Amino acid sequence: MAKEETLPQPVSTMTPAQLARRRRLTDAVIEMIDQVPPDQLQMRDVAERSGVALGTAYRYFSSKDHLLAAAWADWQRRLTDRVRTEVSRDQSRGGGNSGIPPAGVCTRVTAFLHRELRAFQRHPNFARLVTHVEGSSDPFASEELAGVGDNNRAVLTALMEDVPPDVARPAMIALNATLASGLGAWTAGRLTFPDLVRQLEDVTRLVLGPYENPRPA
Amino acid sequence: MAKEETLPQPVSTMTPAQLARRRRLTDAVIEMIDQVPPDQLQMRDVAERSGVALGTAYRYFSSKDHLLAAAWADWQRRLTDRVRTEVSRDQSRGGGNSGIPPAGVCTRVTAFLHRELRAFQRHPNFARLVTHVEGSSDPFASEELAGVGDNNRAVLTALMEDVPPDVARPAMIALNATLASGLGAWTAGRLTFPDLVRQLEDVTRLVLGPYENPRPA
DNA sequence: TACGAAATGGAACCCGCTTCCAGGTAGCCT
DNA sequence: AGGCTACCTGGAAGCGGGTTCCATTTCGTA
Repeated sequence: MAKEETLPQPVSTMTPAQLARRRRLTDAVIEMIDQVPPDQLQMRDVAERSGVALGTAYRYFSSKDHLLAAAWADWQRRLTDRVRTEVSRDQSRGGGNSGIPPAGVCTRVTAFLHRELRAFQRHPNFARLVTHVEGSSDPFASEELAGVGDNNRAVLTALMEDVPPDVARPAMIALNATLASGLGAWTAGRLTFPDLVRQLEDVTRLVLGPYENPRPA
Repeated sequence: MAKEETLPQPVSTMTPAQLARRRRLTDAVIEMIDQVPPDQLQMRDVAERSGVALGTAYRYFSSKDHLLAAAWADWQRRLTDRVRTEVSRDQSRGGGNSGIPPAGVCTRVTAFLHRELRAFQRHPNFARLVTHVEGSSDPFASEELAGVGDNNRAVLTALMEDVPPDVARPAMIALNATLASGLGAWTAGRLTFPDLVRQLEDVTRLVLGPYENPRPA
């Protein structure tokens, strides 16, 4: 009798089959977005591709933006995790007793950003997706944004272990903002990719340069 | 006979009456946007309010986004210019021989940003307009963006006269990005206004702190 | 097996940007 | 002045795509 159909079912109360359906939707977006920019991606096509009925899609996501945001969050998390492990592997490779001193914060962060940038270069539509989602006013999309933000912050904080929090926090903010805004400018053609890379390097050096030497005794 | 109606007439080739019409359109947007967020603003209403026929509007602007971008650029320029003069007035007030030393770069820039932020706080829909325009893919909108970017850069460069360009340039980039991204987060409800202010202060101090003392001999 | 909830396929709704058209109007050249 | 041309107006479609609805089928469970 009660039909609180207002908001999408919370993820936690979903049956496995439903979670699978939900995931098929986000996966379809991730697959398709490489070919088609977010604003040209149509709900009809996503539904068809994922094998989920269009009407059903709207039981899982409040709007197209919500779906896009969820897909993006998923992709972004995977990317960040992958890059994080790569960077920390590179870290430990030279860190043992090989004589090579462990890289400084600045180098480490730059390496991290470079890898993320490479991913975006290979998949420009994901960069477009970032700006699209950030511009969305759907509250559910905002939630996803917040979640990814937390994740990113955690990763960067880990990379900046040697840096005092008073510096690390604003540094993170500045870097995230520069990245987001740079991706937007790049995809819109207001910035070349090399310039984007350079900007991030410069900003990184500016905010983290003084801490490059690990643990200055 | 020839009907190259593809792009809007360039501003430079317009008669005064046409420039007036064009301005009436952007002015109408500026007046209305305070009440209605950009995505709810309708071309029909803008046309009606400005007294320009809808079809004619499209002879001046390639799309809604283009019109929004132009209006935004106009507002932003006015704001920046106003704030710039205010700040430089405050500068000279204490700079003559009043015994008060001229404020350092960091303080100056912070003052500038505070004033801009205040304007956005009073007119949240203009903040939304910023993110909307930045997310637009209309190339004409991008042009406007680039123009405003140049303007902003010029103003900030002037404020940072004491800072070596190697620092000033990335500092500017970081600040602009932090501002843009912060405005987006604020209007989306992911950030409170005080937090937004704080973030900008922190980043400013981080990137310009070392240069706070004017001309360290 | 029977029942209710959820999914399906597809059509239909809706709304706002954009375009098109049939008159007017204003400048401009001769 | 007369007329030509380019531009403007008001309004009516065109159109695309997100969103919603519904009759029917499927699925999970008691």
